[in-house]
Amino acid sequence: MYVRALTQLLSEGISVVSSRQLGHRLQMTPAQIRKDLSYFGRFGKQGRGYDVHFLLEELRQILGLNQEWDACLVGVGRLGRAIINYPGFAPEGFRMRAVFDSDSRQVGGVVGGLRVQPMSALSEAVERDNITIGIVAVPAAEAQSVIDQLIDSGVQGILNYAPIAPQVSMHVVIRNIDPVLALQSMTFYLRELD
Amino acid sequence: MYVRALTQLLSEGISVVSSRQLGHRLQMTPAQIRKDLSYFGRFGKQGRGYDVHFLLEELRQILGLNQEWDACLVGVGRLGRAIINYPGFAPEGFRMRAVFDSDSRQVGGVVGGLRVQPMSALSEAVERDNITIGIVAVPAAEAQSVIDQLIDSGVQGILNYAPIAPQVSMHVVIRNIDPVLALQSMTFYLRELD
DNA sequence: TAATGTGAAAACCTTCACAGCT
DNA sequence: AGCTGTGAAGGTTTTCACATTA
Repeated sequence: MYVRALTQLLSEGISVVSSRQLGHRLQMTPAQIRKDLSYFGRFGKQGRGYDVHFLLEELRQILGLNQEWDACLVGVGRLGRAIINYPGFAPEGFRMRAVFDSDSRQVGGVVGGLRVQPMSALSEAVERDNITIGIVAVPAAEAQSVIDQLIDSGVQGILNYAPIAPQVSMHVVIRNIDPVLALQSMTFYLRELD
Repeated sequence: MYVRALTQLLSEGISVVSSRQLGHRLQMTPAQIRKDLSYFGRFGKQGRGYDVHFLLEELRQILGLNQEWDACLVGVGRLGRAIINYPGFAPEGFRMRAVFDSDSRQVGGVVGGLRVQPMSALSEAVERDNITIGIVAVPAAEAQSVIDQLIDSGVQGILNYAPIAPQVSMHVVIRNIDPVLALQSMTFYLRELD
């Protein structure tokens, strides 16, 4: 979120920002901003604030955003195709290197310039292409099994689009994209506004 | 997440669950489960656990998931069309009642059975169709303005797909769907595994 | 003057541990 | 015997407030 906000500030031509201003953008208190940043270093100048360009580069370095990350996708149904064709990943350094599907009718087809491979080719591809991130776009019923296969193949991070609560061991990093859950976690508060 | 897990348990024919078992599914401690649930009531039976069907219905009631929620969508580009055609919302009680676009070339077209309306029709439609939730699928540059218009029109919740850090007043509930942010919040931990 | 960085305080959240119920 | 519900303890996060520096 900091990287987002700082990138936007830079594009607006703002070169110095205080914790107060940055907090306003991110809906956070100035104290929270300063504590967060102080955990990683002393990036600010007293009386002045933070140099936007400098802080942005520091954070990008800390987060590992200055390198390329190789990902693969499992599931080339409607959702999977939308993800493959989404133009937002590449500019941020996330490259789709391979796509897989357990449906043999999909295997061999071409989606977004990549040939769809069978699940049996997963392990080899992960190793060969240095793939660290697996993206899951299969139906809920298959998702846990696919996640297990990805992890067995050596993937270290999972971006899961299936509407389930996946179980993964602690050393695997997982993030869920779940619009229905987002809506369901919202209605409680809407209800109370009646 | 509880609703998800309980629904799955029910479909597996499991009718009673302990905090230990539920915790295992959700990767949480038994104590956490019990504390969470105790905040809303006393749903369990000592020595036995929780009746899955009963607890599920109670939670659905508390969260407001036993009613229909009316939503509208702004932005019928590639992403917007994918959202409209996503079959996961309706079964959970979220109905897409109207769609809008600021591009006059899109207005009048039909997407997913709904006629695309101009932004000028937003306020009236929100009121007429009782729309409480606005879904934002426009480019980043337009997103904050669209969010503001939705809120001005009386929408109480926002599901935002644009890759920005939106600013909304406290009484509006907002959830962001942001796969790039999810990946960027993951790389820090992958980096450390080297 | 204006803002950071940071110990200390306050607030919040999670876990423990056990009385009490089935 | 088995498990809940819950005060109390323990731990973590956020906020305060101020010495310090540009």
